[in-house]
Order: sequence, then C-alpha cells, then structure tokens
Amino acid sequence: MVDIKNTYTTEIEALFYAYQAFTSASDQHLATLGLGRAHHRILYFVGGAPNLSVGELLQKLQISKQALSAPLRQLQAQSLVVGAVSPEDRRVKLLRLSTEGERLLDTLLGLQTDLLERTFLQFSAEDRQMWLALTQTMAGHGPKMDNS
Amino acid sequence: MVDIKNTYTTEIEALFYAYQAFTSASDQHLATLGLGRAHHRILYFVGGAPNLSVGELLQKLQISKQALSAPLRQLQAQSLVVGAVSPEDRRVKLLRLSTEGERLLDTLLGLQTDLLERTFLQFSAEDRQMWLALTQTMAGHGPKMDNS
DNA sequence: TTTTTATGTCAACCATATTGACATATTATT
DNA sequence: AATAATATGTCAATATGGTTGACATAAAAA
Repeated sequence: MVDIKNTYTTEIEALFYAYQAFTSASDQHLATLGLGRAHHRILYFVGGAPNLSVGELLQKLQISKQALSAPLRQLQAQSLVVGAVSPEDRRVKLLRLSTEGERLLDTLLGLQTDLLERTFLQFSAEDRQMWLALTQTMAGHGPKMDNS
Repeated sequence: MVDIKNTYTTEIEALFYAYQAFTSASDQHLATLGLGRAHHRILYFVGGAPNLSVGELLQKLQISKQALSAPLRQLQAQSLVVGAVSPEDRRVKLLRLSTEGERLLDTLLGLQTDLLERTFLQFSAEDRQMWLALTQTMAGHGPKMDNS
C-alpha cells in the first residue's frame, strides 16, 4: 500500500508529527487562557514588529479584516495588545504588545524553544545547522508570498 | 524584541513556513475536489491500513465519531472510500479505498513527495538522513499518544 | 468639495471540531 | 430467552476560525 507506492512516507510522517509536537505545548497553554492560534499569530507578528498598523498586520496574517476583528478585539480587551492612533496619519492605528502581552509571547516562544532545545541537545552543532538549512530550503519551495 | 529575547526564532519560523509549504500543494488540490484536510487524513489512514474499522480509524484520527461522520459520508458518496460489513462481526464496518481513492491518495502523497524531493536534491544523502533523524526526534518529544 | 484610504462592524455562510442524547443492529453475558 | 454491552450512526446545539458582501466613519489626498 502506501509504503510500497511512495518513497517518502517516513519523511512525511516525521514532519507531520514533528509539527504536531511543535504546536501542541503552546496550543495547550493558549487554551488555558481562552485563546487560540489566531491570537498566537497576532501576538507573534505584533511582537516582532511593534507599531505595526492594522493593515500591515493583515498583510502578514493573510486573512480578511473580518477574521482579524474578533481575536484582535479580545487581545485588546485583555490588554495584551494596545493600539494607538498614529501621529503621522490619524486614520492609522499602531499596534504593540503590552508588558503582559510580551510576557505571554515570551512564554509561548519558550515552549517552542524548549522542544527545539531538547531535540538539538541530541545532535551536533553541524547537524543543527544542516537541519535549519534544509528546513529553510523547504520553506522556500512554498506558496509564493506577496511581500510587495 | 522577539529576536533579542529568543535564540530559536529562525528555527521556529523555518519550521512554520516549511510546514506551510508542505501542506499547501495538497490543500490546493483537495480544494478543487471540494475536499479538505479532514478527508486527506481519512484517505491517508484508510490507505495505510485497509480493512480498518470505523472505531480503529477514530482512534487514529483522535476525533469524535460525529466529526468523522460528515467527511467519511462524503468520501463514501464519492466512492473514494468503500465500507463492507465485517464477516467476523456484523456490527463492524471495514473501510478501504476504492481504486479511485487510491489514485487520489497517490496524487496527494506525490505532491508532498515533490516538495521533499526538490528540497533533498540540494543536499547530500547524509544531510537527508540527519534531517529525518532530527525531525523524528522532535516528533518523539510530542504529546503522548494513546497507542494502546 | 469630492474621493480615496484605513479601520471597523453587521450579516450570512462554510469547514471542522466539540458534547450530549438517542436509535439500531449485533454480539456477549447472565 | 432476556439483558447488557458494543459498534455504528444521526440529530441538535455550540465553538473557532475562516470567507464575502455591504455599509459606516474619520481622516487624508485630490
């Protein structure tokens, strides 16, 4: 069956379960706060580029503004994300993380980091570099993104 | 910001975008058939273990029978999956792929294989082995599964 | 003054999941 | 033979995370 017809079944399964491992810890932690992956992605992009406008965030997330609305409103209601009117253009709202929001993002990144660290511990620095290079190459073969 | 506080941002991003690349081609192909990832996982598990019972499939998928119901019914309606009463226990329904279902699964696996092949082409056989070993180790650090 | 832009909200819809309740057929137990 | 347990299936209500379309408002640009 599958194993006979396809040479890469092992790699496909490894990647599937590795990604599950990669997301499960943060997913669980988010769930205890009543948050999901949508909130995680917002925290990630806003944390990585403070004073991001709503429009810029939408471009990064590649979702509709209606889809962003609910989770962003929640994050603002919980004071994890704060928005301020841009001094340059009063139509624009600039988003950044509150101290609490940064702390949560750190926790989430820490959970993912823990997995990577535990994994890399069993391999050499060269192996780690190779893994990253190969994974980045794979990412580069992905769907074309509009980073215009 | 994030880059300062966390050493593994590069690896985290690489894995995120690699997984996106990994799933996008098959997701797109499934969409043209009016199917989604739920159907893909059913095809994958039934294809990998023909004459699987509904209960066994549920254990592998780790979802509720209500969540399985709709996509499985669709696959049966499209004659991609066929079910037959077990000769040993007439309560049990054994699932397998039709020829058409196997063809679709092959196509989907082929799309994922293409990405892996294109990626591995740029690396040595040792690098590929390393990547697999590391990715499998990472998968092993995932959430404990009930394979009782 | 008019138009464009940035944001935001309402409504309807879809996909994928959940839990609870219940029905049916079949097998196992008492 | 009657009863209990098992395997499947369905109905309803709910949640999350998306979609499109329509429309409102404030501010900047034409």
